[in-house]
Amino acid sequence: MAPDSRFFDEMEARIPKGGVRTRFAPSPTGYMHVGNLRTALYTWLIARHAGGTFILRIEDTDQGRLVEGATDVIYRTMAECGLTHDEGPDVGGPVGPYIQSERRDLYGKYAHLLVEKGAAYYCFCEKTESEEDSGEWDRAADPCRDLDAAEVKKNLAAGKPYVIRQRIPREGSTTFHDVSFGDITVENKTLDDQVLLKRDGLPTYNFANVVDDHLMGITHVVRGSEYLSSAPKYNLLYEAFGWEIPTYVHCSPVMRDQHNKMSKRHGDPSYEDLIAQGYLTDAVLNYVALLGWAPKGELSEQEIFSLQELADAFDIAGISKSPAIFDIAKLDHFNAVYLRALSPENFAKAAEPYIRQSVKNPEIDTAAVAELLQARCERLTDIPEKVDFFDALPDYGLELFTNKKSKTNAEVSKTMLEAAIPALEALPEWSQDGIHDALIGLAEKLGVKNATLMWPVRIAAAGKQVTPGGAVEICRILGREETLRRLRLALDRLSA
RNA sequence: GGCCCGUUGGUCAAGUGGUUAAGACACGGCCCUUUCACGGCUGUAACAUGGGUUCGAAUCCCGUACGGGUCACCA
Repeated sequence: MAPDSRFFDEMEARIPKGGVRTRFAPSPTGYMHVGNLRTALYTWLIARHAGGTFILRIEDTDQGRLVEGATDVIYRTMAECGLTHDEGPDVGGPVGPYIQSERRDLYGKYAHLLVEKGAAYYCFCEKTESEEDSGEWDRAADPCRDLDAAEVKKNLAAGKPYVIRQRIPREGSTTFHDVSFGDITVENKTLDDQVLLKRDGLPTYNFANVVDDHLMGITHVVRGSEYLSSAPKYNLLYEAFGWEIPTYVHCSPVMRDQHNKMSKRHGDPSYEDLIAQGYLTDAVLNYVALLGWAPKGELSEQEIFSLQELADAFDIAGISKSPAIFDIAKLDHFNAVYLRALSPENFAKAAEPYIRQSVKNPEIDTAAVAELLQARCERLTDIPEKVDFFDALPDYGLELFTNKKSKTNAEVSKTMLEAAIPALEALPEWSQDGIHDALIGLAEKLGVKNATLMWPVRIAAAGKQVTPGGAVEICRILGREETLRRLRLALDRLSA
């Protein structure tokens, strides 16, 4: 039962030396929420910025919380976002396995090593749930902490179940350093003898992450600020093993409001939800990157960053200490910027399914509709509602014909349509320029401002006050027959 | 409650002892215009609070308030 020192030496020998190595280590308990995504992004950026190595590790030591398919969500999201990993369960690497449940034996060995070193001890206590809940359990007074060797041996021989706890010094204080929070010192007496190895033989997160981060050669440990208060205990562990302490980068949470983190429970969107809601991956990444991080110096006014630009610009010093509230309105803005930056072809491709949701008529040219839409939508899911009138003329009220700025009302509109219909009928060719020139020419002939003629034509053609594109574009896309049918219909109604 | 951390406009934020305290989103106005958008211009709006230190403090120190985290055989 004496740990084999050769084993430990071999493990040490595998650790890559030199260069930045970071890891994203999610537990497969569900979906990828925004805070997770941001942590993954920052972790990736730190590695890429330094030309280092990015590792994916799956932390599945809590057998009770595993969720079917959750790892696939992680792989899929990372791939979709372009957060490629250099080492991981699927691609392998020098310090695998990369799934904690497959490293089970290893944690036991290291836990026992710690017992040998006197930095941990067997605890045979049976703790009941009521004791736990009532807070009656006095960890500082755990009798097992001072059990003598013979007693321990006896219990072990008797097959008594046990956990291994960390032996925290009762005196003194521990200081650790975080890149954004600086030096933090706590009194050791405020730290509890946390469980390292559970009754089921699997490690707790608190132990596994220290062992794995070391054995995988992680140089920068990036994680949520909820681990800030455990960090002193991790330092004590590193010190007990004689291992080098990594650089800590703790990130404050992404909040839904002043008081709550983003959470599925509150109905906050996960990455997948956002995509389903019509947001572009690049826009989400760009926005999320800036939620809690800002570029320094001359770049401090730049907001639009590609993933590569982020990697170039990313600087740990720019990570904010305070929590940031997720503002969907600002994401809308980023998404609109990315939508507009798309080539017309790519936008049309992305928009097509949304256009077809409400426009079934095959005669309608979706590419032409997309062209009108590109500067006018913030989310792809806004599209169906904007273009539904191409398919079916809405049931609209005649008051739409009244518009002060265009100097139109029902009566004026009637006159305009009476003139516009024959002008359009006479058109030899149904084209953008043809329709445009005919209507502009007609307005001039009638001695009215363009808007006075265009307004009623647009309303009659669309049956809607707000439309993507103006009268000319709408008529063109609608086609001669349908346009004239709608204009005549409007004229009839205005004449009644 | 103990311990730890945080606090610049409604939101994201720049700022590291001397600035008219950036910029972006949102909001208002104006211009452009064939509606709405886009684009351009412009406006409202902030250093939580009280004490220090200093010639000078958003920046340094202490207290207070408020907020967050943590105190699991969860991560």
